[in-house]
Amino acid sequence: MTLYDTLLERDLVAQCTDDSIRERLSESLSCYIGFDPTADSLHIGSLVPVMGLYHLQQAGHRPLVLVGGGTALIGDPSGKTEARQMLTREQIDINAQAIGNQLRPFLDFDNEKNGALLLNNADWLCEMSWVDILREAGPHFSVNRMLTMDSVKGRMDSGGITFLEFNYMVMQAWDFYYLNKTHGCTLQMGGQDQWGNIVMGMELTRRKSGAHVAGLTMPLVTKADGGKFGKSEKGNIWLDPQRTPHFEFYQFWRNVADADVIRFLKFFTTLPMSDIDRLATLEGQALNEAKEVLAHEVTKLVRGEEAALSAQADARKAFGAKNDVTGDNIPHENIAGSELEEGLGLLSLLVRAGLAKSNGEARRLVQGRGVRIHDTVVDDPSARVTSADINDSFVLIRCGKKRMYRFDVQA
RNA sequence: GGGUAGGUACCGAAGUGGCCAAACGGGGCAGACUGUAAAUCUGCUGUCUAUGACUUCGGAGGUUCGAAUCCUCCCCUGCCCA
Repeated sequence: MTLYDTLLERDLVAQCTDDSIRERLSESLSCYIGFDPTADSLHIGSLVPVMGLYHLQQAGHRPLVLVGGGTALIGDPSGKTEARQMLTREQIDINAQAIGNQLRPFLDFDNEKNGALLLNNADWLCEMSWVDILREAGPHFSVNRMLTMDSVKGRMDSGGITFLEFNYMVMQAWDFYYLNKTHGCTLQMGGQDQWGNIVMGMELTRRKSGAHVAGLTMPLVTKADGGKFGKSEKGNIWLDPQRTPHFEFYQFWRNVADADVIRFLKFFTTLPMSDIDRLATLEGQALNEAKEVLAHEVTKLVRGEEAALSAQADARKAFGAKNDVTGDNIPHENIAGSELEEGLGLLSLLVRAGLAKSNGEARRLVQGRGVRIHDTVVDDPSARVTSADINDSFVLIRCGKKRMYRFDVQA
């Protein structure tokens, strides 16, 4: 079974430039996927390409992980309605490093035969001169053609595109050409929004080197209800545990919509298809089992088995019949017993716990009957939390059904 | 460079001297219903020492008892022309 078949059965193929991709993939090759170092961590929006790298290596190909330290200086306009804020060279270098490290659990970098390589396009893009680029790459790009690209058109319709960003695709095309020349890379994969950039790279490579390289895109992850994928009430879900704690990460997957579970199992886990097919027969309430499997598998893959098991155990306790919220994964902090002697305002405690961003928001939440201390609704904004609220040596504040914060009282 | 249309809260978009912390829609959060689901319905959605005060409508000044709304200058964007 080729990589293509693996991707196909997991619905990970959006588009492919090459009808004979199967033949191409029957032999070992080098393939690159690029990641934008616009932050010091990837978020789960990038997880599809990451899985692409994983499957690539599993199928015996060599993954070239390209961190776009050079291209990030420009900013990819694909799929965006406005320009990104410009980042400094230093920040991008730091980010590139961090992202490279983040991919280590997914890939083997030490294997002689098809070990992954971590590359940064700043190494070759940044030293090219303006005139070099114009003469080397310029003649192969038709502006007319470029103007028809979705990434450009999209921006034309929403406020315009600057010359800076207009050049982005030239740089990415150059990467493909460069990697083909230096690493024998013959395939580029990426998200569906990268189609245009990939095609440009193929054409540049063919025109400059005569090599016939190929491209394959993976689907953009959508949610069944049309909402943005990868956001929680707190914002992006990150791969970095510093940014998104294990428990929150686990819960994100545990709470996906019914209509999304099976698709996500295919996308984001390494479970064999036979297991997924079995889970796909579940219906209604029974689908919760599939969600648990999804949450456990993805958390295990990204955060490690220990984190996955512990998050799962605490989630089961907290949301199960036992209603036991003492798990270490439940967001919590210590609070001195003396603080509660005098009593603390409920509103400020909500803010302190991060359950509300401001006193005003906390107030509205309380007035809207969304806040509970332990299991009792409190709708008085002037309420105070005192020693009397301590139960089993902690005070639990709940906000809605799923958000909670535990204050462990220290004697 | 010239002309022209604009810049309003997370986003889209009304408002064009007081009734404006600013309609409406989306998004988000919460409630009901549920299965830690979806759909649906309801409420909330600037900040605070909170029946009041303060900051907000691109920026800086000005007119006025009173400005998102009028005037001046500046910055930014779209479109058209050169």
